[in-house]
Amino acid sequence: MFSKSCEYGLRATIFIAEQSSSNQVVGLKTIAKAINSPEAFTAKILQVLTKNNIISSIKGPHGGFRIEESRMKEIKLIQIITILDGNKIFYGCGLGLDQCDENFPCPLHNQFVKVKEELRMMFETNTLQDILFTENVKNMFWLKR
Amino acid sequence: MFSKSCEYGLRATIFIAEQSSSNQVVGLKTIAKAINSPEAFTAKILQVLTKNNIISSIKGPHGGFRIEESRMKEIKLIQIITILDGNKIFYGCGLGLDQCDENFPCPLHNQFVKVKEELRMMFETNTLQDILFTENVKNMFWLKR
DNA sequence: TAAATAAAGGATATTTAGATCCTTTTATCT
DNA sequence: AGATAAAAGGATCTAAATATCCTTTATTTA
Ligand code: FES
Ligand code: FES
Repeated sequence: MFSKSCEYGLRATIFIAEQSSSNQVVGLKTIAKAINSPEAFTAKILQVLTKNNIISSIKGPHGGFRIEESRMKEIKLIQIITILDGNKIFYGCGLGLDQCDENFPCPLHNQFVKVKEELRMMFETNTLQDILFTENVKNMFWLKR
Repeated sequence: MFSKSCEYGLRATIFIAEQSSSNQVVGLKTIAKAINSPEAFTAKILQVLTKNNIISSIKGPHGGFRIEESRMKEIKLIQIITILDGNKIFYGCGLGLDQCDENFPCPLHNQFVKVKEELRMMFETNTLQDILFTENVKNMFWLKR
């Protein structure tokens, strides 16, 4: 469904959000351990998310990554997906035709449109805030304490 | 959504089905042109589909590929997808957790399960027969005649 | 039986995604 | 100011997906 970059990006962002909600700045090493991802690769993804203003980074001792409390309810998951994977999954033809075109639809177009739209809405409606309020956020993380 | 292999495989199979429905055996070159795919790569995919008994191949002059009339209503699109891409897209965790587990769900599990199931049903219910009966099968193919 | 045709199969090449390593920059603390 | 910590950035490296090429096998037709 999504690329590894996108999976890591989503998991990392949710983890940073979770830590930020208790005012914790969290470092790369901790993040990579928590979401079970390769450290250096995760660093690259976090750089992209930082440049795209999803998370903010702090250099130097006690530095790390965080998300402003005020951003939590603004950031939708679809933004992260679009940044890391583009929007082919939401708007591209499922059978790989160059254009997903209402006027030149593939045999499955109508069915594809329906499920792709449902998928899109799912990420359009969920903000980081929403995710943090779900029961099972913590299921995602490997937190050895 | 799907790999290139899978996209080509689906398009090729539908094209072969369409041609077979008028008793035409169709060759690799024609297929690749019709579905706008690289010829040699398409050959590999057709080999796999042949071995998996989705299509049948005929060697030698006037050879090519075809699908038995009787198979048309038996073959579901999900079979082709599963052969070429596996079933990760239907059963894997959308956030990339190792297990998509009811007892250890990610925050989006319930929403993911719903749309993944809808997607699965879409390919589970559509047979080649069904696709051939749709209005816009021919939209898919580059048929210069 | 020989020539021609078309898929099967094997080997190799290219591109992209995924991952790692090392140096540089920025900030903090002593 | 110097030492240390952490992210940023650049350069590779590896593996997988995508794609091509060439030889072999099966079949048909002349
Ligand atoms: S044209 Fe294929 S999904 Fe729209
Ligand atoms: S656990 Fe993530 S989709 Fe089921």
